[in-house]
Amino acid sequence: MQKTFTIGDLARYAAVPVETIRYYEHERLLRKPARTHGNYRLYLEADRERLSFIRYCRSLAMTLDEIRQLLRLQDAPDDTCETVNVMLDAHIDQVAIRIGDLRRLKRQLQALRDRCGLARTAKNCGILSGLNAAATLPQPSANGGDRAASTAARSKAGKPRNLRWKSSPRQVRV
Amino acid sequence: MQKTFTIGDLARYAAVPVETIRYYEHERLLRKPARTHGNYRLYLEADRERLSFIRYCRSLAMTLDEIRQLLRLQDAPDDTCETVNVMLDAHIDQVAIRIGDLRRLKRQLQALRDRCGLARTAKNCGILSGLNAAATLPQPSANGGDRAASTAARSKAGKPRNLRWKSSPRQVRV
DNA sequence: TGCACACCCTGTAGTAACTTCAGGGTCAAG
DNA sequence: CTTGACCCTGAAGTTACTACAGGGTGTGCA
Repeated sequence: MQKTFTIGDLARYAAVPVETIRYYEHERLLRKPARTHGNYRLYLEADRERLSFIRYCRSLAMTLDEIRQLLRLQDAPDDTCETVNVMLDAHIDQVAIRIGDLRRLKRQLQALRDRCGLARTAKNCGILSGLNAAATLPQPSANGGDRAASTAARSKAGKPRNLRWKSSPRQVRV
Repeated sequence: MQKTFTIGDLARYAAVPVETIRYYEHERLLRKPARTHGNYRLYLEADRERLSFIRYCRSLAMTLDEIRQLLRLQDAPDDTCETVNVMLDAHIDQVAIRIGDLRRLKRQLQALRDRCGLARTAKNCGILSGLNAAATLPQPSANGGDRAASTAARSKAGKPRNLRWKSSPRQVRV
């Protein structure tokens, strides 16, 4: 007699809301489970393992698409695993780039922070005036749009780095 | 005679789509401008400056809420600027935390990558088996939910770090 | 004057990875 | 039977945009 789990069991096991599990089912990361007579989902050990896998990959900041690929490979053990290598390499590169972005950002923020000494009001605020000064430095021409040879400050003002991991394709990628 | 700008002028100046400008107006970061007879938006130099400010703050990965606060302060020059300090400090802390997260993540990914030597198929894939092994290590009890003294691996499997910057309040914050 | 093209408008919907809400059903214990 | 915990589906919201649909405006040229 195989052990079964309700969605609540699974959720507690993986420390996620039940909604997330339903979401993963909707997104086809998890299979549609059997149901009880009362229409409750009935999960097996394999489902539990699969959810753990997904959560761990999420903890590695992989997108659901990436995880889908990995799951597909797991379900096809005789396929080549070159895909995994390529994906992981790209992933590692992205993390490295992002680390660099954040370091530069931190330095910028710290420089800005250091401008605020004894000021008490907004009109004397070194940070606000610093933000204003930086915002006005890059005066691109009205016919802008060409990214060539832009200053770093202008580049930043015009293209905020997307700090959300693996943003949607519409978001600006660095 | 003051110089005026269309939305397209502003968009070119700030190197953003016109949609983003309309979005900022909708989000009350930019004021509703006057209109032409043909219902075109008519912007002034001050609007242009405000947009630059917003974009620069975005480049510093500030949320729109944070930027709203700063803009409110700018519009009230006699208010205290302590808010700015506090906000920037918190922001810097967040960036530092995120850098740490990403460095740990990179190490993890690299360790995982190093497992893949000569394997050619998914069933022999060091990475996949590594992911599986890690996913099954943290076996929390079915009555989980308590975060106390969790292992690092379990913590990661159960609470993926949100790598989106300043995620929505619903997303898990580290 | 008419046409073509670039630009403008509003409203709607989509993106990623969730999360919340509404409204209702099921299950088990007292 | 009641109560409370848990389950269900579908829809909508979060953040910061971005794209699309369908229509209007402005300008230059033939």
